[in-house]
Amino acid sequence: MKSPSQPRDRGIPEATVARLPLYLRALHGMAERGVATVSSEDLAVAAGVNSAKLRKDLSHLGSYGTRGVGYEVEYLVYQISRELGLTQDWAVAIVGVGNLGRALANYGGFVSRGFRVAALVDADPEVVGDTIAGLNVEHIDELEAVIKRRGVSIVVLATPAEAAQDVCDRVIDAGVTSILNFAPVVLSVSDGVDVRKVDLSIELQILAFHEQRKAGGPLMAVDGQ
Amino acid sequence: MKSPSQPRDRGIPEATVARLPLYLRALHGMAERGVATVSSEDLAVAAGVNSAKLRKDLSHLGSYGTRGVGYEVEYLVYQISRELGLTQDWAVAIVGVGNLGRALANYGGFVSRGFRVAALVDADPEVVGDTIAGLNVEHIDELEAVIKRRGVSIVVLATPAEAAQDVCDRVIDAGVTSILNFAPVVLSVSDGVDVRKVDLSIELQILAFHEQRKAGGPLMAVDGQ
DNA sequence: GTGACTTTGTGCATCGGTTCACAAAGGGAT
DNA sequence: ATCCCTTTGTGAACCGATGCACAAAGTCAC
Repeated sequence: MKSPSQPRDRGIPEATVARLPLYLRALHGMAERGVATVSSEDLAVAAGVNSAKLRKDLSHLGSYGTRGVGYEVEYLVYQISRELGLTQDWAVAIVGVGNLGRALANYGGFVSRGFRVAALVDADPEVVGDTIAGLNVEHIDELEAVIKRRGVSIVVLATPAEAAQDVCDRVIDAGVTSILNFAPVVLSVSDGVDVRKVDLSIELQILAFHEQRKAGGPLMAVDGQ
Repeated sequence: MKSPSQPRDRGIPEATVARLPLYLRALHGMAERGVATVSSEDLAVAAGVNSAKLRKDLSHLGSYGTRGVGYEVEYLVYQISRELGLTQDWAVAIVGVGNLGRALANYGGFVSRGFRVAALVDADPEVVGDTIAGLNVEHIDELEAVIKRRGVSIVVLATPAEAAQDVCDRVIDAGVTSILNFAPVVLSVSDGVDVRKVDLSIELQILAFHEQRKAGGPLMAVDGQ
């Protein structure tokens, strides 16, 4: 039998998790502008979602609002940050320091809160030893050692497609269970490993699909909409 | 009379559209390896999805398989390409030629099929006039003119967050209705404009959430209430 | 041609997520 | 304290997507 009195439902829907960062960003902006409290309606507009959805999302974290008033910005920032695990520091390694990897290393935005680029790794001897964004690029042979030495728990894969699965296997062997994959391949991983994929090509193709349809489609099928 | 291969239902589910590029990539790989036909099961494995889902997805395009045999690779490549609008050439403009914009301009992968980087635009006088990936960087003042001159129909936004909404408004005014946004802001656009968002920071935060949970985070927090 | 075998295409149950709509809860004014 | 007004938190209907399971449709061997 399980205890029925667990106050917080730890099973937060995936769709909600994906929106929390959005709310967090909007809240940060409000905090900077000195806003003290915000209604679900206003926050929803800022985050580009429906207010009922926002309230339901937040209700999964707990009851942090005040009826008739709204949510206290600072408090909500803290609660969401905590829920997302941003109150601790995450060491991120970027593997593959080509155009994209370099851009990611230099991209200040994503390091801002909670995340820290702790290592750069590449296979190309031309690049190994270079300093990029203040970090020494290390050789792929050192991959496992670097991961352990720096306490890396999240790996960003920015390698060519061919190398991605191999690097993926190795970082998982080294204990990493969170991977952000920019390589255009479907990674196969064991259970318990989270992979998120960012694929520019796919995004463009989805846009093209809709664009084509707007332009009249392959058949010039004109349907009411 | 029969009209077998005409996809009757032009309303292809969004979830299906998002997977078609995945199938297409797997099929291209197979075509290169000389595979002539493929079963839904094999293709599903290659694309990392369930085979029933794959069949249902493909059935939205029409009845392009042969029972007892599978799908002809070349034919399916063509049909999916056509559906996605990849049989035509899309001119893409990248606005914002910082680290990321530069990486995108040089990233061969996404130009491969159907897409062509037709223009680079930036506001920084230091960058304007430079040649990147064989293209001249043009000034943001020329934005509308460039879009029209080059027939740009898809814009990639790689500007700082502050500039994104402004550029977005301008490209929409210039007739663009498909935008791929890398800036960490929620763009507000009128109906009929498609915006897709790629946000590194959000992806990392989602990973951190799950990582924290794996690490045993759920239990200890006992707050009063 | 016939029968055995393979694989598609889809009906159906199910599930997760979204949206509506409203009772409950709180603040502020008088 | 009481009433009114605002806003939350959530029950319930709804909607799209998923996955099972199987009949229909085809191939292949003989």
